[in-house]
Formats: sequence, structure tokens, C-alpha cells
Amino acid sequence: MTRLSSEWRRTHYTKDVDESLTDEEITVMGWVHEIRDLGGIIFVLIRDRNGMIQLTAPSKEIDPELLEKIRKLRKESVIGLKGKVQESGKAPNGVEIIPSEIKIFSLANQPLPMDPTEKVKAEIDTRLDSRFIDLRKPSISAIFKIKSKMLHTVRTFFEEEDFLEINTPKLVASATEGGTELFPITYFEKEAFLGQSPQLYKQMMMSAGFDKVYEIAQIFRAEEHDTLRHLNEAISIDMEASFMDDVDVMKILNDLVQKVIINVKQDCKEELKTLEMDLEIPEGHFDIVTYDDAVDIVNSKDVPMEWGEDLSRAAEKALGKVMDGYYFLTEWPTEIKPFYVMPNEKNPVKSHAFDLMYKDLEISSGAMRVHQHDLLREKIAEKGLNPDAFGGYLKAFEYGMPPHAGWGLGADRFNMTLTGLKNIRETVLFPRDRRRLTP
RNA sequence: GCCCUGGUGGUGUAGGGGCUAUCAUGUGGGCCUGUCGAGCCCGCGACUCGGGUUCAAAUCCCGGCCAGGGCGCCA
Repeated sequence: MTRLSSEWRRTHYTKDVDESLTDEEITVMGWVHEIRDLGGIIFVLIRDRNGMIQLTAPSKEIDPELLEKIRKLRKESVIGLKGKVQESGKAPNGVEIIPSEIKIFSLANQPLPMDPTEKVKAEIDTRLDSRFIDLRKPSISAIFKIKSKMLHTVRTFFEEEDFLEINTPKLVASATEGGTELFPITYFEKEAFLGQSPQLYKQMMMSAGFDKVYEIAQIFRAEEHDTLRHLNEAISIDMEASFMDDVDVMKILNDLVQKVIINVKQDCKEELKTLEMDLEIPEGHFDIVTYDDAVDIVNSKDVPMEWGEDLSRAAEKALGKVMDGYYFLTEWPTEIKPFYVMPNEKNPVKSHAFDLMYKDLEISSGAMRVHQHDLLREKIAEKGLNPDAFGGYLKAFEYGMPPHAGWGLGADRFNMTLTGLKNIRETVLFPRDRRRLTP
């Protein structure tokens, strides 16, 4: 009874139904958004992924069996509707459908776990528990349409720049890399971990001679952070390129961010409007602030900060007030950056590492890397890590490694800057945070 | 992990030692032939859990669980 037989195929999305189709018999598929039964006439709003159309049923003029079916409908049920398009100044889009046949694919239970029409707001926790309904709201699906456009632009951009898309393992053996906490898992009779970053693998691809690579993939971090900008599972856009330095890859990052903003602004007008987001296309090169300058700026805003410290949240906020939009933070102290970051030749206390910031939010970090085996081994030891645990990685530096540089861009954080959202959970379909593992 | 705040019908809320626990939305039924946040009538539906104080606890106290926010952590 509820099988999709060959006669039941969509002919139009609701947004494509207009006056030009007047008197034509069409088929739409969607969710029952609203039902207004006035007795002598019934209106049903049918919603699909791009819009809505009104079904209008004057009770005396349509088949009683069909009328009974319409009266049985409940909100958010999924139906197919066949009918004739009619022009009407009184209908929401100027057109409505007079039904000839209805197929009820699934009746929705009542009451609904939350209100998809947004008449009554729901809290984020309630929304995430019923994410499948939450995502039916245009203001929420807009976030993911923008995200899709962003990721598509990234792939097109790298393709045009002659990069190879790669896939590195997310099941990794070593917990000795230091830094962030990892999620341990059982790997047959061994212990393994979920990958925190493709860093070491994308560097090994430089030794392999792939020259320019990128990867868009999940990263996992077992930190017990509890903020609006951290997740335990996130999407990272990573790139690495040989015979380039930090300045070269900053240029690539700059161009990519601009390209994404241009495309989103051009192709996601409706979505940006729904989100009340006025995207500005940054002109030319992003501002560059050296770490030294940043320390001065932060201190001048009465947030105490010593040279050599990482930015506290207060320092980020102070900096974000002075620097609007996107900007690079460069010349970081070598001490607070990872072992693979190249120190400055003349002053090794400083490094060739940079961050890309958007106001007070770090969205990317990158660097020119150490490509000399002996120096790399030394720097691993300096960080208190055991170089022997990096055997597979270090080996790639022993038999011909070009100089190289790269960065990682947090896709979800980048999406926050495109959509104006304050909570990173909003930009992920099914976020994984400290407490949430379902749905 | 620390600090602050909170947890009341499906959803969002008001109340803050003793009344039939407020309102909106929803939901079930009824009326209505142009609704579009439809309207009107009738009904339905809730105090996070455990312990304590008290004649009396949704309300005060303690603890748990959960949530929101801030910070820390985040090679």
C-alpha cells in the first residue's frame, strides 16, 4: 500500500511550481507542514527541501474518499500529491494544487517531540535529541547547504591548483605523539587510537613525491573541553605542499577562504537571508599580525600576557576586538608550537608557524615544516617525546624529503564564520561533544 | 576538571512553604468555503531523582543525574 509504484514519481519540487504550469497535472512529494480545515474548504501546506506549496480542497467539489484521506492527515506526515495547478491570488505563492489523488506514505505520530514551524522555540538540547525534525526547519538546513557549498568549493579549488586528494588512516597505533588526548579503541589483540590529525601522514606524502596533497576528513580529540567552539569529532581540511614555505601556503589559504566566501555569497543567497547573515567578501590580503605585536595589543587592552605564552581566551577576545574579520597571526614562539614546526634560521626562538584567525576564533594553523631528519629527531626529544616511537614517520625523512609547508583548517569553525553561528554544535549534523554520543 | 545558573504538560514558560499550579503553542473533538502565526467553543496534558527540615515542600537545605553559560585543557 505504501510502496512507491511507478505512477508515484515526483514531477516537480514545490519551489518550481508556478503560473506557467496552470491546468497541468503534477506530482509533488513532501511533509505536511500545516493543516487548516475550514469545513467547506481545507488547506494543506506541503513542504519539501526547498519550499512549500498549498493543497486546496473545496470539500463539495472533490471526491469524498479523497476528502476523507485529507481529513486523516496529521502534521509532518509524508505524502505524495497528484493534482491540477491552479493560479490564485489568494494562495501563498500565487499558485495552489487542486488534489486528484493522495498517497500517504507515513503518518506522523502526535504530539511531535518539537515544533518544526518554529512558532515555539526549542533549546539546543531538545533540538539535538530530535535532530531529524530540527533539520526540517529552513533556518537549520541552510547551515548545511552552506557547508556543502563550502566543501565543494574547497575541492574545486584544490583541483584547479593541481592538488591530489588523499585519504589517510584514522586508526592509528601510537599514543606517543604527545599533545592532545586520544580515544583508545580495541584493534584485535592490540590497543589503537582514533586519529587526532593527518599531520604525520600528509608529511610522509611529501617524501612520496606527491608534491601537493589535501584531505577533508574527521579528526578525533578526547579532550574534556566544554565550550561553544570545541567538538570531540570535527572535520579538518588539511593541505601540504613541497618546495613551499609558510608564506606560500598562507597565500593559498587566503585565496581559498576568499573563493569560498565569494561562492557562498553568490550561490546561497536564500540560505544567508534565512540566517540573517550579511557576508562580506574580504578584499586583497588578510592583515598580518606578528606574535610580538599581538602580545603588545593584548597587554594594551589590560589583559596580562607574557611573551612565550599561548593566547588565553581573554587574550583572544582582546585581539578579536582590535582585529576585525580574518587575519594571520605569525612568527609564533617555537616553544609553544609542535615539534614539526620550522624554527627561524636567524632566531630559533621564533618559528615559521602561523594561525588564521576570524575575530577571536582560531580557524586554521599551519607552518613551514622541519624537513631535516636530524633536526626533527632532536626536536621530538626536546618536547619530551620518544623519537623511536616515531619510527615510521622519521624514516620518511631519511631517504629524500623535500622542504614543505602546510596547514589544517577547521571546517566546522570556518562554517561558523560563514553562517554567523555562535555554537559549533549548530554546524554539525550530529555533534559529538563531551556528553553527547547520540543520536 | 573548576566556577556560575537552571531542571514545571510534547515544546517554550509563569509561580517560588498551604488556593483546582499560570500562559502560549500543541494535541483530541466540534463549528466555519480563502486560510496563510486563521478564528471560535469544549476537552487533554507537567513540578528531574533520592534524602532531610516542617503540621505542610514544585517552592527551603544536602547529594545525585541532566542541561545552559564561563574558564581551563586543546603536539
